[in-house]
Amino acid sequence: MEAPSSAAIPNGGTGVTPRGWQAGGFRQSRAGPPRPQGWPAALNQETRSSRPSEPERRLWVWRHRFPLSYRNSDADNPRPCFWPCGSGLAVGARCARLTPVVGIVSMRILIKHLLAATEPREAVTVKGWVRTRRDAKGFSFLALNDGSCAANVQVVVDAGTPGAEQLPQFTTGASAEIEGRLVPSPAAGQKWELRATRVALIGAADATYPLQKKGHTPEFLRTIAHLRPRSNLFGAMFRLRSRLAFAVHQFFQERDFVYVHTPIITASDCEGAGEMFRVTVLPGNRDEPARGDFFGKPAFLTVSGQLEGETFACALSNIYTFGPTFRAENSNTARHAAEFWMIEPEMAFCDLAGDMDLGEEFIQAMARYALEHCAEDLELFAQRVDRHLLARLQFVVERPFVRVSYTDAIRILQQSGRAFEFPVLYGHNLQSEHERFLTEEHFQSPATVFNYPREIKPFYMRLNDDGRTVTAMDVLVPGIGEVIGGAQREERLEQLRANMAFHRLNPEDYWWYTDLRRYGTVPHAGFGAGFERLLMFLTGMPNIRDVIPFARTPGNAEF
RNA sequence: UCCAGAGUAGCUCAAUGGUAGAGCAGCCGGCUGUUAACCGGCGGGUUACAGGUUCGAGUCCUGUCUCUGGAGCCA
Repeated sequence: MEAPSSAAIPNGGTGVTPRGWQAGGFRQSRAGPPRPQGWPAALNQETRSSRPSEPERRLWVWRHRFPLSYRNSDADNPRPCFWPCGSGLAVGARCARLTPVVGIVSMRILIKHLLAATEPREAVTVKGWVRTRRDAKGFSFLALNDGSCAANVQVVVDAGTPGAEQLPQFTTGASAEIEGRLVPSPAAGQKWELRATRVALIGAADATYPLQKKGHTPEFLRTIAHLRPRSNLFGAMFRLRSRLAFAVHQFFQERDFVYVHTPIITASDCEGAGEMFRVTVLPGNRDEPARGDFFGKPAFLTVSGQLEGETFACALSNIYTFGPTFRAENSNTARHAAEFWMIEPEMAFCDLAGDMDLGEEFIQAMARYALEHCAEDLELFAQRVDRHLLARLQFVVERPFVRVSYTDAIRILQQSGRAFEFPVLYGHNLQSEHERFLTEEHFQSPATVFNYPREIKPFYMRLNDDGRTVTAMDVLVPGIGEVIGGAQREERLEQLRANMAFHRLNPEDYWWYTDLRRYGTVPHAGFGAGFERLLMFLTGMPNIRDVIPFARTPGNAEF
């Protein structure tokens, strides 16, 4: 293993510049990825006499730029990787396309893989950030975390270990590299520990490092959003967010849904769904003159990809979108953000029942995925945030959702004998307290409410035969409220026009949307699911600002 | 935007209108296969900001800012 020194890095900070390599374009572009800590000995000019061959050089660059190309990890048949790139692949991972060319270099292993070991290991390297250090006579304990899992690895450093003279600087928050042997831990608390054979400080963290060993409030951690992923809870949060984003795609791809990238900039407020952010190149962001502006008309950030999604469903049958959505509402609650991610499936040849089926199946699948693939992180949320979390998720996975029409829901609320702050009236939206009563007390389960009065729902929802209600549906979950809102769309041209008139909309603004009904119209349905609300439900986190890496809310766009 | 609450050491919080304190973090020392280790010592403050009442304001009053909870809107 080469010590990670800048001198070993071609074109690196010390000015060692192997000119011959530059001519071949070896110097990475300014926009390229950051250089690794150490370069393979095979490519290090100080440790080899000949310059690397062009294939070697290209291989290295390629591997570094596309670390995902590591595949076929095979724990039973470990083949130490040639590339010490720190890209997150375990020792033993093997590239699908490339065979190691030269040499074997000790490579950094992620702590998650290290702790999953089934037998002791010699000569492993881990890199991470110090959570705590406990000094004993003649040796020290380090708790090291690299974010790959919730658990820390306990490192035992004897006083005589190379690098141990730097131990006083191994304070909470410092980054470090440890080489050592993985051995069974003689003490309770962990299965394995790492007996260090060499330790090196990478970056110190002085006394101003704001994260302590002790717990912090979520409110304080929001003020240091750049550091909070280093805390246990937020590390778990954002690992889980990543996995669930993958689960969303997997869910739809397995069901033959086509992923559609609907526009983020849109030229008209097609849905009337609240305040929009203006997009303009005009100075001062003036409201009026769209003439001379970039698009020649007022442009905004999207509040929904639904209408565009419908056009693709009416061509590719089943589609979904998954992307950022923006609302300029001055909403200041634990459930609202100005920028959030929404999942919007749309299905051709589908009615409201099929829509509800998909929505409920989706929620259940996400809960099941989290339970199966994020168990360690969920355990943390169960301990710290919501001790009923696991039971609730299990319940959601196993039990069918309750379905109730809006009319019946109103009746249930009126007959509950409960004194609500807001009266329960047919023709009004369900208030938060009403939704909470239904899911948390009456049904004690997620519930799908359908067939709402047409007055309180948008124009595109299909009018039922009763002439009073539309085929809308909301999936409500305990603690959060509405997670999914959807509908069967109005596919009848004349009825759609009538709906527009009913809602006082100008049909000319929706000419392309109406065209879908003019040419080969089909019944179709879909819904919008808030990704963050889903995450809140799956983790028990009560505030949307704590499930978004860098939340945007009124008055807050720091970071 | 509306209603309510809060703002004191780096963090979490105390302090009848009368000398601003503790735990953790930091520094120094001790002890220990330790498990947000433990024990002792030390340093640490424009009490959010601006006015006002008072002999005296962290505390009472007014305004501003920020945060939190609830509501509306919704996902």
